[in-house]
Amino acid sequence: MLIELNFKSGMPVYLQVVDQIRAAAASGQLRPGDPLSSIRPLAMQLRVNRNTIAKAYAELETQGVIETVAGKGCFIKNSASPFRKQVRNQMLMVEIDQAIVAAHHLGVKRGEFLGLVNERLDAFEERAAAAQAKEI
Amino acid sequence: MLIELNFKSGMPVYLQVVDQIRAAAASGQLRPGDPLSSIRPLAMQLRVNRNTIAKAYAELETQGVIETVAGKGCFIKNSASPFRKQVRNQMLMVEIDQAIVAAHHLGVKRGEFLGLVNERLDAFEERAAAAQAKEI
Amino acid sequence: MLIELNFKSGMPVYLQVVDQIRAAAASGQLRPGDPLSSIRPLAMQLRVNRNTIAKAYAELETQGVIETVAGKGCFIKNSASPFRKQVRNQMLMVEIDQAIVAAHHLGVKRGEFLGLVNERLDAFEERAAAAQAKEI
Amino acid sequence: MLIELNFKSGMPVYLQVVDQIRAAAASGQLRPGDPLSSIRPLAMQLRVNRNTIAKAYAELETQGVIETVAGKGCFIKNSASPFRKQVRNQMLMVEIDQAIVAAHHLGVKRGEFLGLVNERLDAFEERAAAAQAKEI
DNA sequence: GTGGTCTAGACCACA
DNA sequence: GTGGTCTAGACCACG
Repeated sequence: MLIELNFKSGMPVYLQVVDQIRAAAASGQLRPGDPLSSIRPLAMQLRVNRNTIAKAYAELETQGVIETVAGKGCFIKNSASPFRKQVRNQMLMVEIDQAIVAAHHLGVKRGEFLGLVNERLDAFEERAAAAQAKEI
Repeated sequence: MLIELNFKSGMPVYLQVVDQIRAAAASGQLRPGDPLSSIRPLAMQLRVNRNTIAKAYAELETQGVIETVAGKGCFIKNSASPFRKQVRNQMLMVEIDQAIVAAHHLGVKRGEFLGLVNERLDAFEERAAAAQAKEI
Repeated sequence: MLIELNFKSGMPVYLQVVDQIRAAAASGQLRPGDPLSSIRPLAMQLRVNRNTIAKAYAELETQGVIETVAGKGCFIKNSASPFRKQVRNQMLMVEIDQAIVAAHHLGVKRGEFLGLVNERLDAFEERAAAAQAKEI
Repeated sequence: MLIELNFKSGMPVYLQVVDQIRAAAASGQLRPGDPLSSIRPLAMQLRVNRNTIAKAYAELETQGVIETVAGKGCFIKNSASPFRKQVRNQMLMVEIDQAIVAAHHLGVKRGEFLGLVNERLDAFEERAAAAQAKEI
């Protein structure tokens, strides 16, 4: 489970964690029964206070996305309704549009923008691979 | 200029205003010289405090999106980003990364993601062209 | 860090704070990484509202002079102006013009003015060197 | 009498006018009995509301710097104490130091800075000459 | 403890 | 009427 935070967006960190885990669960990226990283290692990895992760997990539990078993950890619950492809794309398009608007304001043209997107995809995949290697 | 607020998202209200006006300016829905709603009426309409809108407009001014003239009002500026290319790309990468992370958690693969990006670029350019056509 | 306010000058208090901290950072009196006084104590010491200092610090952050970490504090940044050369010169010209206008009204001629500018540059560089020496 | 305004400094425009006229009077640039520009032309020249100039002149009168003769205009009063050279230079140094600090933050080096100063002096002298030509 | 956001309301500068 | 500044005080996010 790879989570990335943006400390400057104004969006609370714990909500960013909630959103990303919920999205992963809803899209089938995480399946019912899958264990989540425990609080302390995740907090260390994200360089965030433990309370922040605890709050995110608490929020996810009240939302019914995960379930915590004392002494064992947190697990994905049976998700009622994974997103349909159309819904997923709509959520994604919101994010993409924001990047496009920023590019326009910064005077970045389509070609340069697409170059940057590919560059960031490469960087992301590298990070993801590194994270997975560490887990194994 | 229609603005919609989501008071439950955790995203600061003033940033929601900033984003929506930036998007409108980027797409050509608002054009250089166009006046923005005045602070007080907009605050009343959105049922937020006057200072919240003032903060949003101040932020837009420092970003170089609008120009405010005390006693007269706020106007869309000729967009020319005052930042260096390096800084510009850094700002943009933050936005792009957010979209990539969302794609990852939604289980959208690289190819599909790039397809969506191109689709949204097309849509954006179409909206911008339509707005320009209206001007003529 | 000693800050002095003049409540009668008509210059906004938050801008006075900005100027004085900028000057301290520029002269080396405050060095990259140095923490600034926290908002609340500084506000109490200067007998102004907390929001006034917060606004000053926010302005300093957008100018790239300091960096604020929520929950930890504000710190002097490695100064690297994020602006384009053209914009930079424009900002600087405003400051220079103010000095020139003052010289004009005080009846100071070009030669004498340039002499003073060089004198102040020497003095500034000396202060900066002294501050750096202290560091070692 | 050449006056230059900075609409972005945060300092009230009418106070900028007051300061510049007071400096000119105190330095001997304007002598007792000299007439000031009347309100309307000055307001037009500075692209400012007439009320703003009227307020500046009123302030100058209460400060005892000028005297208004109904139907005739405003004139410099006998100034009690023109600034001594040392005092004058001190006032000027404050302005110069501000420009130097700004240059430092913007990463402008001494040579480039001095070049800009000379450039602005040229520009100023040109404006001053043009203004004088118009008056004649 | 830190900084950030928002509200409510006052006063100022300017057109 | 416009936007700008400041105050006072509340609550939130985070360490």
